[in-house]
Formats: sequence, structure tokens, C-alpha cells
Amino acid sequence: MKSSRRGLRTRKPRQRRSRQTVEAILDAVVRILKREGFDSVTTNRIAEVAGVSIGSLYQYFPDKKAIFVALHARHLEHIDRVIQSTLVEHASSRLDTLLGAMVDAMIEAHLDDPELYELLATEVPHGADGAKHFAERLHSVFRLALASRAQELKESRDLDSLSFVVAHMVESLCHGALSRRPPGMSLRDAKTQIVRALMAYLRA
Amino acid sequence: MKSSRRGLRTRKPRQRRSRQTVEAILDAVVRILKREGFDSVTTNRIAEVAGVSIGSLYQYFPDKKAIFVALHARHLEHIDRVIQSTLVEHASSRLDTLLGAMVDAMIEAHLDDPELYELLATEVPHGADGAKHFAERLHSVFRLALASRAQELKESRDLDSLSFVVAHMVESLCHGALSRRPPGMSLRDAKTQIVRALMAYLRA
Amino acid sequence: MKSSRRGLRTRKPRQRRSRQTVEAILDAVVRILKREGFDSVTTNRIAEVAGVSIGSLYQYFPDKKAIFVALHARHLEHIDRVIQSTLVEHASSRLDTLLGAMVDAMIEAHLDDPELYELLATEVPHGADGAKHFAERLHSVFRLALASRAQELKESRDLDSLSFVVAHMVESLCHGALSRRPPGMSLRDAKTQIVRALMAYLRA
Amino acid sequence: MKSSRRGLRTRKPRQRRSRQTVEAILDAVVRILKREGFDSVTTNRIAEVAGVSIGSLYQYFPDKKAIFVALHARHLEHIDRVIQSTLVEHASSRLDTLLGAMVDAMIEAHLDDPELYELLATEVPHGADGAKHFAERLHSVFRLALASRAQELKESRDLDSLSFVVAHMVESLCHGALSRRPPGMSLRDAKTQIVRALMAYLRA
DNA sequence: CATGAATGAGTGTTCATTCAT
DNA sequence: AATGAATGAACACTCATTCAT
Repeated sequence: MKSSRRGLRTRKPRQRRSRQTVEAILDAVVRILKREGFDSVTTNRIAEVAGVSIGSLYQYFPDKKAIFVALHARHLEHIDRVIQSTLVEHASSRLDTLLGAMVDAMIEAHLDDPELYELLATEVPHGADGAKHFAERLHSVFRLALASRAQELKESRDLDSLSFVVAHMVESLCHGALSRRPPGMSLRDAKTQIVRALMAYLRA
Repeated sequence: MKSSRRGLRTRKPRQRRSRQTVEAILDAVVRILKREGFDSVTTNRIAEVAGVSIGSLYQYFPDKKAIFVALHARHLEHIDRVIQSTLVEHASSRLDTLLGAMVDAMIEAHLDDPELYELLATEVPHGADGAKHFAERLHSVFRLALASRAQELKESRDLDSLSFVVAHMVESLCHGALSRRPPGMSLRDAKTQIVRALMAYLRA
Repeated sequence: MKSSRRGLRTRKPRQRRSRQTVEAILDAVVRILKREGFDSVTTNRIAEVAGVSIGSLYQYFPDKKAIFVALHARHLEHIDRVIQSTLVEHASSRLDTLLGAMVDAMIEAHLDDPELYELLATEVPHGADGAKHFAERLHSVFRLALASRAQELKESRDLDSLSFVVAHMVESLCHGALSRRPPGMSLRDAKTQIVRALMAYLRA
Repeated sequence: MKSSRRGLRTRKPRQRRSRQTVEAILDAVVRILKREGFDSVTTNRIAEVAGVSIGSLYQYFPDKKAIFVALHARHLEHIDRVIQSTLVEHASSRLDTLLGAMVDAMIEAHLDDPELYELLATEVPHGADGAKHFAERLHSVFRLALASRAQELKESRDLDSLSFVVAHMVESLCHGALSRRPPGMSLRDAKTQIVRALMAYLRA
């Protein structure tokens, strides 16, 4: 065990440095995006703000688009991780508890930087693939969640249909709750409504 | 009288020409976007494909961004028109009929060019304002639709909450139905599920 | 006589209109130059400010450069006229009186718009010919002025040399007096010095 | 020691290279101006003729205007240097000798490229500031020159007035001598007249 | 003659990318 | 691996000029 950790150590620092550099670059993009707008997101400025040379930047990313892809991927992976761990944590909870937790997780995951998602969605180009891929992930997660709770659902319902609808509702309503909820509606209110809508559909 | 008609004649064609030119330019963007990709959408290429001179293009749009804004606006206005006329047409229909019609309208509005919406959403930069504005329009429409059907809803429900949820569900699920529905699910199936989800929520 | 006047009448209004239009155009250039800077002096803007159509502008000037040439010519002709009438007015004055009058005329000619000359000289392109031509005019004027006052000069002096020096001194010192005289020196002081310098040279 | 020399070596060449590149660019402007006319002076052509990439050109100059400013500044600095070293060289010469040397210096400074000055003055845009600044420099130089020769002047004379007049006379007459002297007048003749005029004024 | 919409060649400038050090 | 000066293709946009009405 020790030796294996040693073996890793000589490699890991490099990998860790790489990871840090990549993170620094992605963070730089976000920072520029917020402070100076999309037009200022040039590769040279990214490198400058990230504190690396433009040459190094191109060691980590083949071209500019790859940076945006990575940025979206990082965001999506973050959500993915949160969603997935919520799924596992509530493996044996009742359906409404699970859905509540899911909605909470989704909202909380965006709460540390509420404007970032808007920015990513509206300003940073992202091939349709990315969005589709994420939708499929979410679909899978909810399919899994619902499959193991078949007893709480009418047996006549098609699992694919249910998870398709649920996944879209969760994504759309959580984002809406964060940035477009009507004045007078709190985040708590929003969450209550979202879960109510989800449960109403699943029990219909 | 003659002269007054002349006066009109010389004006209207111009307005019509203007409108046509603007349309030609926006269509050109769409065509290039589909055939050559976003990177080929240069102002010179737009002008070329639209069959106008680059100078004329800049007589109609102050800069490149304005073209994208107009393109999004055109799309949103189209949807808006469709949604609104559906609302009016079904002024006296029952709620489920209205919602079914709304979903139909939304889907049909995208059906003539299914990939366009994806392209607009993912490739063409659009300030967050546009999206927010559209969300608010949709919210208003559904608020109106639900307000006049208070008797079909439990009186305890808050109209803003309801329309917030419904608007988001309709938008997200219709788009999802068009481009991300699971294999094996038809558009008809999707529509059925969407309406079922909407009604379940509203009746819950 | 009558008929000839008639003949003139039908023509003159046109010539007068032409002249007015040309003046309006040149005035527009000056106005734009002062208010918006040289970069804003475009043919379209000139036409706009002059209150004529761009098409008309090109009826009076073959191209943009011609406008600048005309503008310089107008200024130079103005000075020329002033200088020449001063020469005539003081045909029988003593030399120092004449020179004083010349300096006065030169300065007064610029006094109604002191910054215009700077602008013309520094911002508006003017082929070297224009400057040379003006220098020659001035040279001629002073040659004439000095020739008829040979008795006030030492006979040994070469008239060309004298007028060359005098012409340059007058031009340079008058412009300098207007825009670059040291703080504490009034225009009157400047004039006194200029005349003193001229007379000293001529009597040396 | 070695390393410190290395440190210097790697720096100095860069500074020298920078200077050389800037010079190459300014020289390119002059060359194009003479050979192809002002309209051909485009940034891309400048870069081409200077043998640098357009990108590099923009590393040295923020925009096109800055190139013209630098070009004028280079010329003015050259004159300035010549004038100043003449002043120092003749620190203890008599006034007429000094003025003669000044006129010589001024003329010689333009003699290597007589048409350049005309071109700069007539074709290359130059904010009035540049001219004013140069005039002030010249004024200062002559103020200094005259101040230390108070004994050669009548004590009643105001130093500012004298240097104002002298500076303008030198500049204007030297330029005139170079490009507008009457036929039959040699450069030597011109110089004689200029010095005579200067001395006459100062002794008057 | 007047108009001003239309033209499109040509410009200044940017910025993704490379590569010698 | 890191650097960052250098590159130059490509772009958005302007504006002098034309010509159909």
C-alpha cells in the first residue's frame, strides 16, 4: 500500500498541477465572462487571468472551443455528482422525500453562483450534444429512481415516459425557480410547488 | 387623389421592401447556420446569401449582434403569436382542451423547422434578457388562461405559482418532446404525457 | 441693356444658388471639423450638415479631395483679398504704415475664427502646391509694395530677397501671434514687435 | 557576473530590436508616402514594407494615428537635437555666429531629405499640439541663447518677445529657404538674408 | 438637376494559434 | 514543459461614389 501510494505520489503532483491549471483556466473564463463580458473572453486574456502563459493554455486545450466544452462539462459533472449522491443517499426514502431532496440538491448546486448557469446557457456556445447528453443523464437517474419505487406508482405507467417528464420538469423548474420565479414567490414556495407537480404527475 | 395614391405607393413598397430585406437577412443567417456552421456566419457571407450588399445590411442592423437579437426576436414572436391565438381560439374550451391545444400549438410551431430551435438555443448567442422576457410572456399567457378558469381549480391555489409552473412545464416539455424524447415515445405519446402532467398538477 | 440684364438674371440666380451651395458645403466641413473632428468629415455627413443631398454635393465637387482644395482656396482667397486691398489702400502711405496695416489686416482676417487656420493647416490635407502658391502670392504682393518704395530702402538691396524674407516673416509671425504668442504678450505687443522686426530688416 | 551579463544581453537586444522595428515602421511610412502617395499608407502596407507582420505593428502602436504622431515626433526630435547641440557648441560664440550656426543647422537638418518635411507638413495629419509643442521648444532654446547674451542686446528689450520673434523667423525662413526661395536665390544667399534679418531685429 | 438608397472595395484591427527559445 | 513574441488570416464595418428614379 505504501509503495503504491509512493508510486502515485510522483505522478499525482503532476496530475494535480494539471488539474489545478485546467481549473484555473476554466475559472478565468467564468471570471472574465462575469466581469468583462463574452467578447473579452479571448484565449490570451484567459491565459493572463488564469496566470498561465498562452503557450501553456494550448498544452491543456487543443483550441478555444475545447475550453468551452470543458467548462460546460465541469458544470454538468458537478450537477451530476450532486444528483447522483442524492439518489444514493435516499436509496430507501419514500418517493416524495427523494424528489424533494433532488430538487433541493439541484437548487443548492446552483445557489453558490446563481448567475453562472444563465451565463453558461445564454452566452457560452455549447453544441447541442452537450445539452442532449445532460438530459439523457438526468433521464437515466430518474429512471433508476422510479424503477426501484415501482410499488409507489400505478403499474400501468411507462417508466420511460415518467422519467422523461420528471427529468425535464426538475431541470426546467429548478432553473426557473432560481432566476425567473415571480416576485412574491420564495425559493421554498417554488420547491413546494415543484415537488407537488412531480408527485401529482407520478400519482395521476 | 392620384397623387395621394402615388404617395402611398412609393411609401408602402419601401416598407415592404425593408421588411423583405430584413427577412432575407435573417433567413440567410439560418441557412448559413445549418449548411456551413456558426463560424461561417460572417456579416459579409450573410449579405451575400441574403442577396444584399454588405452596405445595405448595415443600413438595417447597427452591428452583427443586432442580427442575432432580431433572429431570436423573430422566433419568439412567432411562438408568441401562435400561443396567443390559441389562447383566444379556446377562450371557452375546458382547461384540458386548452392545454392540449397549447401543447399542440407549441409543438407544431417548431415542427416546420425542428432543428432551428436547437440551433438558436445552442449556437446563436442571446443575452439572458431575451430568454427572461419570453418566460415572462409565457407566464402571462398562462396566468390569463388560468384566471378565467378559476372554477376548474381549487380555490386555495395561488395563480402566480400555478402559471409559473405551467409555463415552465409547457416550454421545457415541448422542446424536450421535439428533440430529446426517448426512443419509442411518439410525439403523440409525449403530448399525452405533457397534458396529463399539467392537469395532474392543476388538479392536485 | 435690358435684354442683357435679363439674360444675366436667368443665369445669375443659378450661379448664386451654386455659390450658396458651395459655400454651405465648405461651411459644413468647417463646422464638422470643429464640432466632431476630422474623422467625422465624411462626404455624407458634409452633405447632411450642409443641407444638401449627397448627390448634389457630387454635382459641385468631383470628389472629396476637391472639397478640401476648395476650402483651402477659399481661405487663401480671403486673405489674398484683404492683403491686396490693404496694399491698394495704403498705396501712398509710408513703408512702416503700410507694413503695420498689412500685419493688422493679416491678424484681423484670422480674428473672426482664430482656430480655423490651425485646423486647416494641421488637420485638413492640402497638397504642397497650395502652400507654395500662397507663398508666391504673398511674395508678389510684398515685392510690389517694396518696389514702389525703393527710395525708402538702400539701393543695394535685392528686391526678391527682401520680399521673400518679408513675406515669410509676416505670415509666420502673424500666425504665431494669433495662436502661439507667449503668455503676457498681447496682440498689440506682438504687432509692434512684428513691424519693428520688418522695418529693422528693411533698413539694415 | 556572467549571469548578469547574460541578463543584460537578453534584454538589450530586445530593446534594440524594438527600436529597430519602430524605426522600420516609420521609415516604411515615409517610403510609401514618397513612392505611392498618402492614400497607399495603409497599416497593412506599412507592415509589409517595414517587413513586420501587421500583428507586430499593432504591438508597437495602438492605432494608425499613433504611427503618424510618432513620425512627427521623430522628425521634431531630430531637429530638436540638432538645434540643442548647436546651442551648446556655440555657447561662447558671438550672437551673429550662433544665429548663423542655428540657421545652418536647421537647414542642414532638412537637407538630407528635403521633400520629407513638406510631406510631413502637408500630407500627414498632425494634431495642432505637435506644432505648438515644437514652437515652444524652439522658443525656449532661443530664450536661453539670448538670455546669456544680454550684453549684446539693448537692455530695454523683453526676452520673451525677442525669442518669440526669433524662433518664428528661424523656423519659417529656413523652411521657406529650402522649398520656396525665389529662383535666383541660393541657399547661401538665403542664409545671409535670414541672419541679417535676425540681427537687424535684435539690434534695433 | 436633385435625390438618397444602394453599392462593395477596401480598411483598421483582432485574436486564435504557433514555435523558437 | 513553459514561455510569450510573432504571425497573418480573417473579420466587422465604413464611406466615397454611383445611378435609377
